Amino acid sequence: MLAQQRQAAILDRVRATGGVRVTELAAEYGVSDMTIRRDLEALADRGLLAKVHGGATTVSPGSAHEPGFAAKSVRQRGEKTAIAMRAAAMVSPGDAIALSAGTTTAELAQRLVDVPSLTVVTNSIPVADVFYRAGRPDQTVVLTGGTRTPSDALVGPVAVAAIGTLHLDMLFLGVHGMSERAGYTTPNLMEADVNRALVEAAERLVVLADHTKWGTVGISSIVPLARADVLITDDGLEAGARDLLTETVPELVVVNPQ
Amino acid sequence: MLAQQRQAAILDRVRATGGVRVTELAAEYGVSDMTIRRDLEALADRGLLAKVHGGATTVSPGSAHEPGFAAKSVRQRGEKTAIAMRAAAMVSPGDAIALSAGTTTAELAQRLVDVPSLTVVTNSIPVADVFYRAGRPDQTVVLTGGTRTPSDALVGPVAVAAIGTLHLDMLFLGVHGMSERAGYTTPNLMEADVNRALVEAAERLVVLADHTKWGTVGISSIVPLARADVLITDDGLEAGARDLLTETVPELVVVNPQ
DNA sequence: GGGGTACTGTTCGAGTGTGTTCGAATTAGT
DNA sequence: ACTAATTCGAACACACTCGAACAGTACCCC
Repeated sequence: MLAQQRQAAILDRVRATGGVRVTELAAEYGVSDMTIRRDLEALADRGLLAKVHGGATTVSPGSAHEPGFAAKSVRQRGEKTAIAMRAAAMVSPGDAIALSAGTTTAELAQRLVDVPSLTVVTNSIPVADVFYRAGRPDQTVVLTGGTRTPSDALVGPVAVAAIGTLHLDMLFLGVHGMSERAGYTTPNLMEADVNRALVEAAERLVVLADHTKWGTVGISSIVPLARADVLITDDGLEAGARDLLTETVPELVVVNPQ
Repeated sequence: MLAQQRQAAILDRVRATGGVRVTELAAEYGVSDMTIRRDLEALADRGLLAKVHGGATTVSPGSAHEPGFAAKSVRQRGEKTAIAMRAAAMVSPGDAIALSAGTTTAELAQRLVDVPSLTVVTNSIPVADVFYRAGRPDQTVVLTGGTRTPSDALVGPVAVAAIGTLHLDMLFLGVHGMSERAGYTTPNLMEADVNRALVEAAERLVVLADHTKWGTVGISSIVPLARADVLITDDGLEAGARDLLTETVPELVVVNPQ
């Protein structure tokens, strides 16, 4: 068995069961403890799991599918931050806005906790947490209901129905992929439903997507590219894509992560 | 089980139910009392919980500075646990139930994670967390939406509307007070609204209230005493109150925390 | 063949987690 | 208010776990 395969198997196991022991794995794969420790170290270096005495656990307790929240937020920090800061500049005190689930919107939330009298609607528990921890009495945070996905988003008919009763000034939508043909996409069918409901409830749609999202196509389309009022991305975008987006999207904002 | 996992589990439990007992945890995880104490000490050092005589509680929101208060809340655990266990016995596989917010219902949630094919509706983030952490794919957990109260309950029109579309077999309602005149009460007006919506959505109403709740009157009434189909309490109730409840409530269940 | 790289196993001293014992401190009962 | 029952934490012993260092094996490229 290749080291690579073994490490992948270990990672699966950690994600499935929440934790593994070194001695257990060593016996199972017929290798020494030291080898398993080195595997765990390699995986921990990439932020995929957390080493602890005796074995390893998931990096943030409770992430079973698609790259976990904590792990993913390590990547492309610069781009995400720059995009979030630009988006935050579009929000004024007293606005009623919606934030979809995702790492970029969570980053944006961090930058919005100081905006007075904000009303925020979100289907993301981590995003709601950001505001809640800030504890500002003048801000209102509304969680949509629903069932919870592995990435801590709330989805399903309850969420869609809750959103249907609300009307927002602006929606900040974080997406997993965008392409000419499929538009903005996400890997989770239920999440696409909720996002579509958010789009309907909002006056203006602001999409947040760093350049790595271009060409990625999730299983489920949310809305076509042109539906966005504003698209905020970074300057890593190839020239062809940038030209196409300039023509398609009413307002294309390209930030520079410096 | 890894030490790290055990500590994470303990922390979850403290956050969900408000308190834990050393002996309880030792029996549950099959380790010695000393080990649990060391776990609690490690968590307390990181400021994640507060150690008290007999166990630990959440790191106090404000009011718990008087000596004895925190310790008492840990000791009353016996009643809560006994009530929760009795309530858990009323649930069958495949049921669709609702749990209100509160420490007693969080305790009940701990005892329901092993029930197959359960559907649970709740407006409490900690309660939802308990099921989510268990990660059973056959169970469905629906969070109602809404704004968050300091006690991590979701309230407001969004929550009420979400509940209005659902129909449950049974509601387990934790209350803050009960009295002959005011019925079951809670100190939070918005929470009373949500609880009333839950009562409407459920076929049967099961109220959970330890004996210390008798005579306490929160600012807002939920429903009159007689509206409950079952009331589960403990044997600390004074004779007069017990007689009155026996006559008023269709089914009064008195458990013995031994 | 020589040299490099990646992976693995072994050894060993240091570190960590756990159970037990026991005297002190806290709490409960009457 | 006094006594009995819990609970606490310090100290010790033991087993397990860790990581550094060194050495061996396999494979690839030149």
